[in-house]
Amino acid sequence: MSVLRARGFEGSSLNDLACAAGLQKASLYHRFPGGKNEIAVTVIQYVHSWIHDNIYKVLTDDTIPAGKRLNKAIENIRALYQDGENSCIFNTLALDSGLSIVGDEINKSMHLWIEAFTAFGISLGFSKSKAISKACDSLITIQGSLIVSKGLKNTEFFRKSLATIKNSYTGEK
Amino acid sequence: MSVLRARGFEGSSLNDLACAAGLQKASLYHRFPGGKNEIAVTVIQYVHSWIHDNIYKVLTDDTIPAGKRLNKAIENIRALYQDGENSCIFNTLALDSGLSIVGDEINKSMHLWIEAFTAFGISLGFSKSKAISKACDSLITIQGSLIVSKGLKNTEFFRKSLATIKNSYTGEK
DNA sequence: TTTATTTTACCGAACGTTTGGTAATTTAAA
DNA sequence: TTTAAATTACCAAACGTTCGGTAAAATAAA
Repeated sequence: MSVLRARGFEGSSLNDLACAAGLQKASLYHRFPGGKNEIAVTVIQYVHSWIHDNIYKVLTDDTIPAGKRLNKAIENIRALYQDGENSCIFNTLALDSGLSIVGDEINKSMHLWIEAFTAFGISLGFSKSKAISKACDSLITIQGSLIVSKGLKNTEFFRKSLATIKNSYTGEK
Repeated sequence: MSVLRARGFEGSSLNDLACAAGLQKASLYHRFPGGKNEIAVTVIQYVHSWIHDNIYKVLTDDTIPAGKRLNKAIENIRALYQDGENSCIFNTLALDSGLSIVGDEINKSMHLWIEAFTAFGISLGFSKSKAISKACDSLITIQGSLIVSKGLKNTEFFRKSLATIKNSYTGEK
């Protein structure tokens, strides 16, 4: 996952992937007979499950007060992207050349993200359309700030965007 | 440029690039002796000049009323990204594998974008810090919405973000 | 409990293909 | 006739993938 996220699909050679796994590249075909494609699909399916466990479940767990839920989800997101140092794998795998392979999985994962924040917004009392809009904005802001953080080599943009998202739910006028 | 933007640096083969140029791949070395690297650098230097002509100059041209300037810049941005169908080349070339080659150019181009919108905000009467903040937000929103538009296969996100940017300058409370 | 069999995990070497890049040659322009 | 531009032909290296095979572990049979 770290290799694919940093280098993209075409930029990740099997040697890179094998090296990161501590194996020879031929050994990857034991667990992934489908080769590089299967590795990429597996990785972003893992991301989907990560979002389910660390964002969706957290934001919709009504045994915990809303503020704590949001804080927890935000901290998980911060950890996922290592405070803005990491790229988003949705992005690095979404080039036209690799999109046909993992496009559907990316679609599902983004939907799940939006679903999670929408449900949270509704539980806070926002209208459905307002909740959806805020949820989309959260995804857009994260993605955009990661790119700008990388381009300008300054993770402040990412960290600020986390604060903006939090504030959009807690500090509303 | 269209090839690199769509497929990224590693995903663009010299055959792809030559084909798009209507030449044999060896012919590319006549104009670009530095090979693929030089092509990539040239392309994003072109983007830098595009931003200078179509965003910076437009937004800072004080012979034209501010509202028209903003509309013109927004329309140029819409055209650049083909209403959200195109990826941003800052993004597709910014993978770790290609970053060392074009990282500096991307940095400069992003700065120019922010500089343009900051100058525009100041000319509208915003404080410098507020103007900078708005300028950064415009870049983040564009980048983020392009990714979400592609991931969810729906350009509405991009088009809506253009409206949001416009509104953040004209429709402020 | 020992022996035989199968399965799992992994590796080195090689496969055919594509890669970015070079040299020599032909075509077009000045 | 010289210079510029594009092409054909080619190369070493790297690519993703496959292959034959080994060592260790798990399972079944004796």
